[in-house]
Amino acid sequence: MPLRIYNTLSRDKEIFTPITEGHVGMYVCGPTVYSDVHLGNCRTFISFDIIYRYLRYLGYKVRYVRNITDAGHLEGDRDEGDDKFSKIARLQKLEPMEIVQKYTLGFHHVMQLLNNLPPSIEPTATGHISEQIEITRQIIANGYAYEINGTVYFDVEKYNKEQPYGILTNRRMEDLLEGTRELGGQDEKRGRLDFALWIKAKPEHLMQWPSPWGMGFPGWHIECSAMSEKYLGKKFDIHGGGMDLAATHHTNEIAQSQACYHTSPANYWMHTNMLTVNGTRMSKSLGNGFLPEELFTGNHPLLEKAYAPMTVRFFMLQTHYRSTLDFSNEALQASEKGFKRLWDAYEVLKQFTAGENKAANDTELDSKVNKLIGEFDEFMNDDFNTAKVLGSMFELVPVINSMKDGIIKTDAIAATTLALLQLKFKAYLEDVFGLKNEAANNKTLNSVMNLLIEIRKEAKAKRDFVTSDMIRNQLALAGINLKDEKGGEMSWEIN
RNA sequence: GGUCCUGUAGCCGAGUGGUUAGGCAAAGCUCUGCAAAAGCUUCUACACCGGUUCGAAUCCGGUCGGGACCUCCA
Repeated sequence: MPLRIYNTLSRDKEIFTPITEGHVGMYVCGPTVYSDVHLGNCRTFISFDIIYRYLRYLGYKVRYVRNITDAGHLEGDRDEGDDKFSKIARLQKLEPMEIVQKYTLGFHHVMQLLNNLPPSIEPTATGHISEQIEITRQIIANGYAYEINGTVYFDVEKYNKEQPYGILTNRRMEDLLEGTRELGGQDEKRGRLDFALWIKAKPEHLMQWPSPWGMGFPGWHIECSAMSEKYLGKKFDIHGGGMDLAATHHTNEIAQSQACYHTSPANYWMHTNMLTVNGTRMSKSLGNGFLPEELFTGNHPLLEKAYAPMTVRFFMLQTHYRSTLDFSNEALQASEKGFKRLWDAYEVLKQFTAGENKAANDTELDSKVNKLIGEFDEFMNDDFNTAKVLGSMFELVPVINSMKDGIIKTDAIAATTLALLQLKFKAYLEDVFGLKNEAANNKTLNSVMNLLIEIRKEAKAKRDFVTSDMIRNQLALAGINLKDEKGGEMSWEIN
């Protein structure tokens, strides 16, 4: 079964065919770095990280471009006034680029904690001013934009006469106009839906650049058009972002590309759904956002405890990327335990070595295992259904654990099946899902634990349960869980 | 108002018309010096009302509830 991707443009799953065989160009709208990223932002980047990883797993060479917006993002819907960076910089008496630096570093740190791979290219808006000026100039030359008093607007109504402006989210022009306010006396743009490509800066404005239209700064949507074209070309494979970006930001990107290059920028538009709290979207403006830091430390009034980055990642994997995901303590605790169970089984699986017997002694079990393994790729090919893959993985957990305890012999399945099981678990858990074991792997601690285990084994052999229980109880107080395995072995883990 | 999404067992959540998804929680059993893990078993749900069909959680229509977008947001 080939890879199929849900395309927002067609509102249907489509077979994925890259423009250049073996290569994928993917552009994802990154964060605006004027404040800390919250968990909802992280969800989108985790979703696309897994998409990126899976495309690589399939053998594609992927150029993954994710921008940093560090200029030009306006407050509110008025195409005038400050951008967010200038506003916060003035408030905090900082250089705008200090704000940008601070939150860019913070963003990268969080991405690393969540084990997201860095994109191939991470371009910034301020680093591509001349490209944005050039594309704006070209749109004017093509007749789809006009300049008034140093500000350049995109002429939406003119564009819509030639091609449907609301094509991405299936909206008609009349409906869009209905939801917009009347132009007031202070407005200089011609149409209610027109948006700024370039904005004239006031003299006191902290971030401004020279342009053919005077000193100013770029509009929000133009950066993505300029940067995606520069690094991926006029037409590339996948353009992604959060669902909230579809109606305005991505709609405008399509219009800009069409107006400038006479082509829609991407073949597949992918949108990830929102993270909610008590059923309402987590957002910066509502102030109901959790910061990753608060989650990892448990320092938040709504959190009962701290949750590890991998718990959060696993939590998100259990839901399909196009479904809303509701954030709650119960759900996170369930994920924490589920992840541990799955990862423990994986650790066990890694220890197995195939027996002498190459053929399966239990053909029924062997075919069941093979079927479940085969489902991993099958489910991922169906629009990246990570939740279903995890379902299949969990069905394999009892098989693995039974092998460990000798309830099932390892040669019940063929040597090739066992090898495949080990290979696919590693490929999926580590490479595709990007999960990892967070327990400290400390050599000193390992030595000490081995010593304690030896002492406890001797005590148990002598039926000196006072000593053996003391070791286990004291370790428990120190946060270490010591477990007796079948056959007299012992294992331990940090809680 | 417009464009969409959505309503699934105690909780989370996947579901391509016919086969118990899965996780967490709960209960029982097995293993065990005792624990903890682990294994086995149990809990079989699809908002409501119609329709199509041999058969609907799934398709169609309606009703009610929830949410998103249309204004800065991943």
